[in-house]
Amino acid sequence: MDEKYFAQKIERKWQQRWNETGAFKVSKEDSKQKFYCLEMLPYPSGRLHMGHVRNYSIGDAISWYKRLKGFNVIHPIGWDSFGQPAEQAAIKQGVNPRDWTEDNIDQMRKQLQALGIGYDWSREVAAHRPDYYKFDQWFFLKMLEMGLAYRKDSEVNWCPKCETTLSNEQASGGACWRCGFQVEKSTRPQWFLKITEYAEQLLSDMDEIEEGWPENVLTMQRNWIGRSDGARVRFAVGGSDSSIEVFTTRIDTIYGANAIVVAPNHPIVFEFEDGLSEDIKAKIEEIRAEQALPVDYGVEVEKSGVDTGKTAINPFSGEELPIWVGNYVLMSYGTGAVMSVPAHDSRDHEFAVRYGLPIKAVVKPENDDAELPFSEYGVLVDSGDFSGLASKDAKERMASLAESEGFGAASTTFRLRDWGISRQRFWGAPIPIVYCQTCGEIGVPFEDLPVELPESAPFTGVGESPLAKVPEFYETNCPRCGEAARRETDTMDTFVDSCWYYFRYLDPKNENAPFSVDEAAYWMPVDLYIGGIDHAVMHLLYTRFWTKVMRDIGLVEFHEPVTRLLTQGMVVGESFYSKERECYVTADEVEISRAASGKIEKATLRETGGPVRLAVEKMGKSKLNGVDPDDMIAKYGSDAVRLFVMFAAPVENELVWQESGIEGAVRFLQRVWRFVFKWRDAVADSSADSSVEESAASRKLRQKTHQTIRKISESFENGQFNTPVASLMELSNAMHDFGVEPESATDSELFAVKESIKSLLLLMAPYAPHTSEELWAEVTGTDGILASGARYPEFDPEIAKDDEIEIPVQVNGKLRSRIYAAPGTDNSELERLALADEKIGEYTEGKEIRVIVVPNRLVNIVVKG
RNA sequence: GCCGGAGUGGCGAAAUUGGUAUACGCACCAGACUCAAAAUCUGGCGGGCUUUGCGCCCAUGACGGUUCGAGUCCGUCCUCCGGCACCA
Repeated sequence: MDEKYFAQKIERKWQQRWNETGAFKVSKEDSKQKFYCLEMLPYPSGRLHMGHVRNYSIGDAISWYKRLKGFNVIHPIGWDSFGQPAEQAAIKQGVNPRDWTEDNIDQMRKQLQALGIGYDWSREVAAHRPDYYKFDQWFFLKMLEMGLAYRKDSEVNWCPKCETTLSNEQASGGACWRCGFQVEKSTRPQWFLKITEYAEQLLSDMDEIEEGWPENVLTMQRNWIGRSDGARVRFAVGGSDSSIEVFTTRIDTIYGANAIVVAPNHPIVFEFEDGLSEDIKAKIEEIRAEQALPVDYGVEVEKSGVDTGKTAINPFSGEELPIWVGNYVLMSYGTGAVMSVPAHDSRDHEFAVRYGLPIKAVVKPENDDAELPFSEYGVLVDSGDFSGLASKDAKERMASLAESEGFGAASTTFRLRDWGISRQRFWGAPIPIVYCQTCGEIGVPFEDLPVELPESAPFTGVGESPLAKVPEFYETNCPRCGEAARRETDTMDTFVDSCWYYFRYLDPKNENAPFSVDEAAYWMPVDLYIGGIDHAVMHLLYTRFWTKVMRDIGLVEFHEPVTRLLTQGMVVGESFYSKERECYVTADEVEISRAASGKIEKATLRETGGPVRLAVEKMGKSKLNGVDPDDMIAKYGSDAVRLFVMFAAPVENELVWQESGIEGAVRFLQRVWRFVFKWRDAVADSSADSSVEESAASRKLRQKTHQTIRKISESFENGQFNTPVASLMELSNAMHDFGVEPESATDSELFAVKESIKSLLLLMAPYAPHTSEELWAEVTGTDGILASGARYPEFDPEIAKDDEIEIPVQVNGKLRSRIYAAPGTDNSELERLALADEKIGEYTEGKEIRVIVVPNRLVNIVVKG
């Protein structure tokens, strides 16, 4: 073999070999402990980006580690291949979405293979293939049976110009993303999944995953589910049999209510409407229109409303309260009606001030008056029989009074809404429903699945779903009565596909069920899931929901699908903005001058010297700061790219791509390469074992080797993947500083070198598998690490032990000297050594002292006076 | 506004979970090798003082506190990042 490190050559060689031998193929083996390492499946855009590289490098490193530790590691990949971009490509370029998607998958698969990620490719799945989405439909029908899928009228964003529905993102700011036209909300029947039925479980089961999931993700989910405990209270409408129910978390403030405020679409408003004056009706319409606009985030809307002239009776005080329609009350939360308590709620306060409504304080802080609105707990005043009670007690008593009197009860409300899955799109799993004139909505029988997408459809980008323009698709017969009927032409949200894909990996060819119960029982739950924080709520909440449904169907026995979640930070790039040209420029066009310290003093444009602003931003075409993984692999090799990505930052941090950093990774690999080749022959000829007498050099090297093994194992178990690289570099440096030449090495030295090399290669394999495999083959004369069945090295605590450790000696907490002692030296001896120290003597002489000794750690001498 | 998280050299970051702050890498400086460059190797690299004694002082966003001892724990504040946002 060539003694020069040529990454691309060995990488291709090992990728080919892994592929031929099926190195990463696994199957269920009950005798072996399993480890499921999962990365979020990519959308097949056609190009891998650095974020993917980071994601998969992390996953592969952990897979390698666990595999070398003897686990049966499953490490699969697939494609989230339904979704908008394919349909856009069809509209713009006239290509078939299927062909476009398959081509992209082929390209990206090649890229992943060039990175050398160890996937079990035999388990690959893709959402757009009928054998996969058949089971999206299967699950939908199951949920229909269970009453978890239902159809109701719901609002969608609608662009009247493009005649199409838009997602919230596409309608951001109230304008169509394509034509800029004002977006409307229109109502149409859509399919929903009852995730709200599982709200309480989704919340309480978080206890099970608390240890393994990042705090911020759990918090985000908790907020999203938004449990809020309060009470419902019914207010009778004056001069009518009707009533209005409000939800409140502060029933204790009810004596301070000055009005009932309802959403403009509240049923009571429609009941009143005929009797209302034109002015009032017009104002209500205005509020309806305002609420129908997509929410413009970050803009605070001024509260407004109108008095309907009707009144309601406060069941506690008997007071008559005006009924208002308010723009700040939403029909979609709680009961769509609130009791307005301006003294104790900031929104009600704002509303009352604007319209001059009375403000009556009924809760006071323990001592002192508070400024209104005062929304904390306190003691009730002016609240009838409840005056004098603390808020907490009052809440309980008032709720139970309401219940016994029949006008209310304690109640819990969630913010979580049911999941609308209907999309007026082509490139998604068809919703398996048939609409029959006589029988109504009928689920397609299981045996008729999949409901396949047609080969193609008119992709115009306007009007309804393209499927609604394909009669061969929608014209069908009712599965029940056989009469002519029409198929549902909406497809499912792509988030459905990603809810259960990692169960399908376990049994990807199964035609009769989404997956085998046995396979899932062995492999699940996922031991480690790695992906972007952007999926903290949507995907990760949906998939938790799906798992609970699967449990209720009887497919699995656990509640939570993912034991540990790792959210990786973004990969960002340095961008250069020229003020003169008013555009981004490439790094090559920029001249950076540094001060002696290395600090950047100024950045200027090469040709004109004009100033350039440096920024670290998300990579993007327009910013000219994107980095193409293929280019990097071609230039430095995949091992170097992966090593750098792992080393540059802790996984959850943002990672700034810097080419000089990757050069450091290459340098390290080359250093290892050179060292191994320098010693290869000497080491290969030696048969020395550890029993021979050690020299000082070999003792030191063995110690470092074993310490490194210990340290890296600990880091991996703690979920730290950047510091092991530093440890590898330290070991490599120690090898480099060994100070003995192969020609003159003794047996013990050869043994120590061989041990250090073999350990280093195994420890390095998770980061730079190709190089490790190649060098392992060179040193051991085998076919590489995987083929030789090598295991992760074990450390020997005896060898790793320091002969002598440095123990700092402090005086009053300040470092003054150091002493040296064997580890485990007892406290009195350490104290004696410290006090005998010359420098310490200067501080302690003739003083009253107290000595604190921390074994193996330090000695602190407290000198009084 | 509410809820989270984070502030350590010129930069990315370490710190055995309360025990020698700045490991490892990048950048930078100096030297060796070289006709030269690259590569490689050697040394230096938080700031200040310095009688050059590896000696002292100051440094982990700021100010307090607890402790023999605080980057780490507690309190107050400042800054930045992320999420949610009229949620009753």
